Amino acid sequence: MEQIKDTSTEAQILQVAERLFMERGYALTSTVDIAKEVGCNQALVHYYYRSKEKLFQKVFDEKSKLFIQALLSPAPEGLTLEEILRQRIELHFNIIQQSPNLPFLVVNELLTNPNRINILKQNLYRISVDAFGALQAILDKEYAAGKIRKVDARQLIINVVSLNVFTFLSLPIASEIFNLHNNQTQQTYLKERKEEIIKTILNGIKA
Amino acid sequence: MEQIKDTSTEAQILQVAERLFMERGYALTSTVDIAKEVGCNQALVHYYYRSKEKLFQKVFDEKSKLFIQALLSPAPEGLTLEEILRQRIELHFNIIQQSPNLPFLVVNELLTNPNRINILKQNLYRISVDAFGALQAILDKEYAAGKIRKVDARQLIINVVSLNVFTFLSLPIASEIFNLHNNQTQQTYLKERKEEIIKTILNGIKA
DNA sequence: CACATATTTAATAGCATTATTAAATAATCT
DNA sequence: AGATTATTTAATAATGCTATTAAATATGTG
Repeated sequence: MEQIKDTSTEAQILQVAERLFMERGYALTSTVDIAKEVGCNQALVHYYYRSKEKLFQKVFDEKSKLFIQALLSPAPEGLTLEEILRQRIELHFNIIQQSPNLPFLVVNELLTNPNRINILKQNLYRISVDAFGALQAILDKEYAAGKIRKVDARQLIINVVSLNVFTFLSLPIASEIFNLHNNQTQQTYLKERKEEIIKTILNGIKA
Repeated sequence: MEQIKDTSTEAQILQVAERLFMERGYALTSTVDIAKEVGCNQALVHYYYRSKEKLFQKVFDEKSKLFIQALLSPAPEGLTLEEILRQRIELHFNIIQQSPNLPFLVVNELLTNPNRINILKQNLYRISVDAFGALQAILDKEYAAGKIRKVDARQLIINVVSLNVFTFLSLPIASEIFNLHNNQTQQTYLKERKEEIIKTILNGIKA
């Protein structure tokens, strides 16, 4: 169980691979490209990770875990539904913002290689059952108290993911249409978008 | 200006290319694959469409027009805001349902080749200005009448597109998690989803 | 140091892909 | 039919990719 330094070639390959896979997807990233950016021989990529496919799966697995945890990690106690949702939406939004290409990658790879679903499925399944159940209990209680309409936890979560993810999927297009070419205007846009998503979700479940 | 028959090799190539590009994206579709499915020589693909890139652009241009029109075609007169939205959401949802891989294609190609944005941009820009303006006018009037909260037309449209598109982007995953393996359960899921989206959007803009 | 192990490189096999060319065949027209 | 144009094919050049191998270099260990 050695501590692998960030500067080791092995780690560098993984880092570069991560970045390139995220930027261009699987098919358009070659092991030659990866080696070139790392500054090592192309055979090294295979020496450490055996095949391009295995290397990709490692990246994809880690990234999809991150993505899912952001969404379904256990909710903190003692908060109102509104507080929970507001906090959860914001957290999820922010984590996607830190890896804005991740939704592209997931979508891209689900298209080109449907087998990748299995990785996602495994990572998702463990967490999802509990998470859905916990949220549904809260929603049912609020509904019984007449505070919200009848809401299915699964639908609600899909709504949140939809709105958050699509913000970044559509960002390149939005940048063109709404002229978000400098960093400042783009940040403003994202902040507005986040607020709008929270409003829409919270309002959307009202009685 | 000849009428090209559907059965001509030229048209067949385009049709097969359309399907394969939609299913697998640009990188994973080869001109050899296309020719093989059509049942012709691979050189013919180039004879008619010069290069794989030109062929793809033709497909992408047509498809993205379809996608945008579904969303921003002129709104019918004499309806309440709620009726307009309900109708528009449903139309958009249904059109995506008819080409469920289209969102994949768009997202996929935006990732792997950012230049493709230019095609989208051109097709989008013409329609979008008018469409946003018209919707915003209606929203402002309803807000003035105290019927809804202050709503930005652009944000509202993005919300609709997000929820609709993501339903199909996430369908492969949803199928796994929610066990939608036969056609019947999947149809039911999509119908529920559509209703949920309408509820969320309509509720989401309430005062 | 001497030996073993880990890392790295150069070379290359094997395959798939895009695109071009020249030649063959089919269709059209006078 | 004979000439002209359109369609189609086979062959292949040029390129790039993954993966493997054997050899070279570096690193660690007794």
